[in-house]
Amino acid sequence: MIWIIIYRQWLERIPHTQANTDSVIIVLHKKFLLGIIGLVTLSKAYNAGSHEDRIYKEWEASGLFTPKRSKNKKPFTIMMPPPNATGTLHLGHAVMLALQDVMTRYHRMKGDATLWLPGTDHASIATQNKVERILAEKGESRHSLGRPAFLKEVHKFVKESQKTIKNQVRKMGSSCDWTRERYTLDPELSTAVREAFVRMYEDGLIYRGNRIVNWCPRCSSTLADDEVVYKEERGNFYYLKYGPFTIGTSRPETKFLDKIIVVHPDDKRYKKYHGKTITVPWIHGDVEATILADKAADPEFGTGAMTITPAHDFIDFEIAQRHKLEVVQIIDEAGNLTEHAGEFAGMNARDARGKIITKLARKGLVEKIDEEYVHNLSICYRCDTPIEPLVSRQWFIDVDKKFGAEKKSLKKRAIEVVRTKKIQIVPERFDKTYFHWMENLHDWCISRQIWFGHEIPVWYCTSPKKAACEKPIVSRTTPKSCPHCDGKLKQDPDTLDTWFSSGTWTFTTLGWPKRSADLDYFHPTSVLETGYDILFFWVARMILMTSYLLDEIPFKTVYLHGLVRTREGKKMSKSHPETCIDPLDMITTYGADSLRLSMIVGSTPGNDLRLYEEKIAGFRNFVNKVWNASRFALMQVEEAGVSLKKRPPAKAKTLADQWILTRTQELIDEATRDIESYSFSEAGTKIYDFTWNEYCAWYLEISKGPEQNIGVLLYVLETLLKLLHPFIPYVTEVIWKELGHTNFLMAASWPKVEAKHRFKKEARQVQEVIEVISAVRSLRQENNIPPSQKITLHLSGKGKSPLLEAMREPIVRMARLSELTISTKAPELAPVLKSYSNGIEITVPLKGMVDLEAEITRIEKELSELKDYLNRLGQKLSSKEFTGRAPAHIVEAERGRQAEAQEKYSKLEEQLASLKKA
RNA sequence: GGGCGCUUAGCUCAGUUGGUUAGAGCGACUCGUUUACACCGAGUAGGCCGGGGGUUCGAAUCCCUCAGCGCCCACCA
Repeated sequence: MIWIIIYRQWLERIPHTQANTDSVIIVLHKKFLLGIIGLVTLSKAYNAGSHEDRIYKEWEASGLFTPKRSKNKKPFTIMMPPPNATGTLHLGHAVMLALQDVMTRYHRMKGDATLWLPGTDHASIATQNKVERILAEKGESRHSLGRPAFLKEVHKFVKESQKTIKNQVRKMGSSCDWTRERYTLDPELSTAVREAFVRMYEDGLIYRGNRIVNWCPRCSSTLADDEVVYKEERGNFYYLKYGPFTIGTSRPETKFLDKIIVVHPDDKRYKKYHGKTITVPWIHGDVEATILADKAADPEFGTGAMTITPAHDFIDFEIAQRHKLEVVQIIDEAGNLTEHAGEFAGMNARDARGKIITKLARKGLVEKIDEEYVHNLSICYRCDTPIEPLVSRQWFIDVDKKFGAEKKSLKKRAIEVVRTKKIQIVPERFDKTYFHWMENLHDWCISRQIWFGHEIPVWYCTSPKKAACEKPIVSRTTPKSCPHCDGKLKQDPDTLDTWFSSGTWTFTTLGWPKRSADLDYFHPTSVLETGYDILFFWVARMILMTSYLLDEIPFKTVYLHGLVRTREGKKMSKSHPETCIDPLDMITTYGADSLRLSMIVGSTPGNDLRLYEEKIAGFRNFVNKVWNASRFALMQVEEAGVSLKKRPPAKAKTLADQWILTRTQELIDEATRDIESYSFSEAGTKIYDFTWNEYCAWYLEISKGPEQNIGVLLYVLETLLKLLHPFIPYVTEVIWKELGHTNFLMAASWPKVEAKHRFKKEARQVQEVIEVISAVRSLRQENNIPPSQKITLHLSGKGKSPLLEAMREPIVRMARLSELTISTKAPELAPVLKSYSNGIEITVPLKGMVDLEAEITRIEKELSELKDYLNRLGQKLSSKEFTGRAPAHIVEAERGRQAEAQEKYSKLEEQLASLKKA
């Protein structure tokens, strides 16, 4: 019953239904039935949710994500920055996956042996912290469980997280090779990491030393320099009397044993004290203090004199090293004061500060307290706990030690590969940041007092009997007993910095240290795509590690994307969930394709990108547009009775065909070049514009006329699907199947420009006609002529008649005309509406339906704008400097513009005069 | 303190080596059911391209300078 009503309504909408011969009815029945079939198979709006998971499964099952190594193909490799195996996918991941998938799919279609290797990172501190927090909720801690049981908990947690993350990576449509998936703690990678450590130790690049390190009392671990972040803090600054000196400090609790006063060698005030020893009253009684001259003291700061605490300050530690001074620990690993603090021993150092000051004040040693002192407090980037610098025995990588045939340090090599452009950073300006960081790099502390991670392959003899037993045993395999005395061994309890293992990610994932076929073929990798925030953490470390272990670069190009921000420009942070957009929610609502496009179009490398729901919705609309354009094309195919299996060739029959074919070639050319130069946003925008405006708004509309060309229609559509596929893989793949293909679009080859489809002159001509139709539409709207009212139109222009005649049908239809006359000269009619475009005069006879006043105002405005333009052009062209110095083609082009504007101006003037008469 | 970036339409942003009267999406306004799409179509308004100076025949684009915003690094004993 419903169908009959729909059928009736539909029948009424068809023009000429009054022709009720049987044959017409039969044709109409057929059309209606085809329509229903169309509705059943292809819904009116694209529903991403009902296709994406199925398509992904098909891709994955097809094996197309796995590249085949071949001598005839170029390898293209991207190693996915492994997401931490701790949480869920966030927008940062989504950006990276979108960009990497664009590159991967593009290169795969281009015919390269394309490998995108996925994986997860164990992220030692981050993961351990997370599990500790979960345990704390149950009243447990890692210490209450003990190391083996705790690690078991962590591994259980990681397994679950990995499952989640991996499914979310799939949701984004990532075409990565799951058969090669890796985890930084895989047994193979652990072996590789061990190998790396041993080699570097044997070559003297890794050493163990007592050095001052950043210590997080909460994590009970060291932190690398760049794992420390700073927070501005307002606190007290104390001026303390120290014999004849006044010294300033913000941390009196470290000063118990201070007995070295440092002054600048050139500071005249203190010259007389250099090298002298004096007795000064101090916290626990008198102290013998020595005055030392060192440039580290700034005469301008405070009183110009300072005491030093080598064990708890980086600068002080360096001074102590220079002058071979004693280093005594005042604060322990828990952040508490040691026995040197006397009655304060055992107290938390920071908590004791007030009490210590009280004692000093009682002794009359506090000169004054500045309460408005603002300084940067260093805190742990993982848990925000204030850092205690302290001296401890750790493992380091020596970045200055020269090695290899070239006798160059790690630092030097890492700088060179970027300076000589062996590694290209996109955008280039990050070179500078990189150099600055690298040049100031200190030895890298790689040991962490964390349980979860790669264990350090070092053992110590527990009961040393000979001198040789004191030496640590560094070994690829686990030794059974001390090689010197046969005594029992204990493994170093520490683990390696997470970045030590991820620094080897590009090659350990390919089988290193084995010389695997994969390693030979896919390394160095092509592109490393990641956020600029981990340029130092990770990118720099990879360059260091690879240059030593492989004597190679890890990748040829580094593409850095920005941070995802809210519409207001704020960081999306987990602590403010209301500012966060969950990528999975967006995928559910708008589809992965829309989310991907919203992160690629309008974003440029190295710059942050603001994301908000309306933006994603906008791209969902585009995805739907592509869907409907395809539906329309399919309807045309069916109506034309063409079989998809035996489709006609893309051969131009009309000017419009020639135009769209030419424009398609131009698009292929430009989009390809944009992708090659990492301008993904540009490429995406161009394809988007072409699809929506040129293909849908003009070519498809023209195709609704009698002169359809199914061959061209399909060729352009399929070319667009290919160009769009790296950006919006799902919808394009679904449509590809609907177009009767049995293979996958993801395996189709990237379009190439074909000379036979280029018709430059004709393309330009059609462009003129398009502009004429637009001009007519403008005239109509401005004069409130409704679309339902068809109008009479005259078009005239020298030499334009053949073109206009050739396109008469689309002009009549798309400008909604009742009659069109074409001539070389405009008819003498008044009053009329007029417009000009590309030397074509557009005349609409008035039939008393136009607001003359409004039209006069409009023309006057246009004339005045035109006059300004002509003045500027005139000035330019009359200037000898311009005509003499500018390239000839530029001058020519300007002359052409002048002539055209001049003609338009005089025609409009005539028109104005005639309107005023009427 | 050192370095980097941003400032373009009401909002979010493009603008590749200097060369049409500076573009897009969203939003606003006016029209509108025509063989796909209202997640649509047609049209309109809206910009001293942060300020000033310079180089050049020509600057949103290159140089200098100032201002506002943001980021990174170093760090004040």
